[in-house]
Amino acid sequence: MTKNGKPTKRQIILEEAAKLFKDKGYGGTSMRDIAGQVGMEAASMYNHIKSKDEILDNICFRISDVYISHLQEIEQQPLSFGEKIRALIRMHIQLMVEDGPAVSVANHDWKYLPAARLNDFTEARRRYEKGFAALIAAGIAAGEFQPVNSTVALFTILSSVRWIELWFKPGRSLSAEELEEHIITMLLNGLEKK
Amino acid sequence: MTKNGKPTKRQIILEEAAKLFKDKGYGGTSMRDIAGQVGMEAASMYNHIKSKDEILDNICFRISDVYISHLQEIEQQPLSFGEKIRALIRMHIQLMVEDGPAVSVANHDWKYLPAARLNDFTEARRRYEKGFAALIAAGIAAGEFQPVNSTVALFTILSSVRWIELWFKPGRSLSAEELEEHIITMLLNGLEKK
DNA sequence: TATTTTTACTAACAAATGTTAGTTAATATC
DNA sequence: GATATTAACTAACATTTGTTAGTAAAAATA
Repeated sequence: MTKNGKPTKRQIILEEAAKLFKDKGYGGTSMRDIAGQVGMEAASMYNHIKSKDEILDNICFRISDVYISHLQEIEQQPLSFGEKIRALIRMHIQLMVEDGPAVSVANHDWKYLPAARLNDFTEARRRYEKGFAALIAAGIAAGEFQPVNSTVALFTILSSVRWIELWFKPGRSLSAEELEEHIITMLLNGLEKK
Repeated sequence: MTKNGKPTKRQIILEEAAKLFKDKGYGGTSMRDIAGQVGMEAASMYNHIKSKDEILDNICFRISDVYISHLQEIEQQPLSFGEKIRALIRMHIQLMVEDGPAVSVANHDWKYLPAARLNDFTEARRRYEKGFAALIAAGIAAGEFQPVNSTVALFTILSSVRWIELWFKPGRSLSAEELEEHIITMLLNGLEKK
């Protein structure tokens, strides 16, 4: 069924929905908008998906699962704390390049998840942030990092990588790899000469 | 009329709208939602505002005007480039603390501006970013900053300060002034020891 | 005090929303 | 080839949307 390369109608719907949610927001995108992009009537989509909520749910949790599993992987690798932070930054950028619209939706439209699932999502995010912050704190304790405020450091890094999607267009004078390099330099070395 | 301290009904509407737009998005907020918060019927608000679009327009451009006028002010002051960047970062954080919901709306919901005004807004933003980037480039040329990619540096700084509103709650173990200090340290000195 | 303006209300509108029902053609299974 | 399932369609639904019309009370102005 899903063994050949051709994507399911369901997958196409989820993909087109992500693009539209990114551009026009969850509330600003109608089921008829999505259907138009997929090439069928709005009602027909209900043969493949349960509801508009379910589309959002699927996009958000697919992305948060990726974040969390990558974090756990990196935590267990025998790397310096600097290298672990670098790996996480690279992961964010790569995911953004490969799966931009979905990442964007998970960052912006998660708040429109139905109340029951909203808790699960914010919990997942809190867990990710906690793990990330712990790596920073450990790096400070190990004397690898400057004694910055680890919460501020965490959100400075996360903000910088999360919203690359708002301004970065790959292949326009800057490749994804170059972006990785430059952003890591900026965040780990700082702007000013010393 | 507007000389005494009491805010106009119009101002109350704009303020409550900004809070709701921040929490539920522009499309997710109905005129009846706003009216409920203000304490009148939706139809009554049309004595004070022209349309829902006009509310968004007002919020977005009030904020972009502040950004631009502050940038122009700072550009003309006799400061080092490091000090100018510091002043801009402080300005972003202060505006966010004083006018959080409006800043949030200007950052997220500007894309729902009617097409005619959308151009003006993105143009204003482009102008601001260009001016900011020029300060970074000048700082590099003057040997004050490391030879980073100035576009990446610009958006790293802007992302870091723009989305503070997503995680920062003043008075919770960190004051606005401490936040300013820490974020400036992080962005200008970097995370790693050298 | 008389009159004009402001501000609130209720009622209603046309359009758009997510979704269901019922149906029919295409595809897979026996 | 007969039968069952999948996937598309049209039509319609109840709500919700932003907004206008008409009206009455309150406030400002003369």
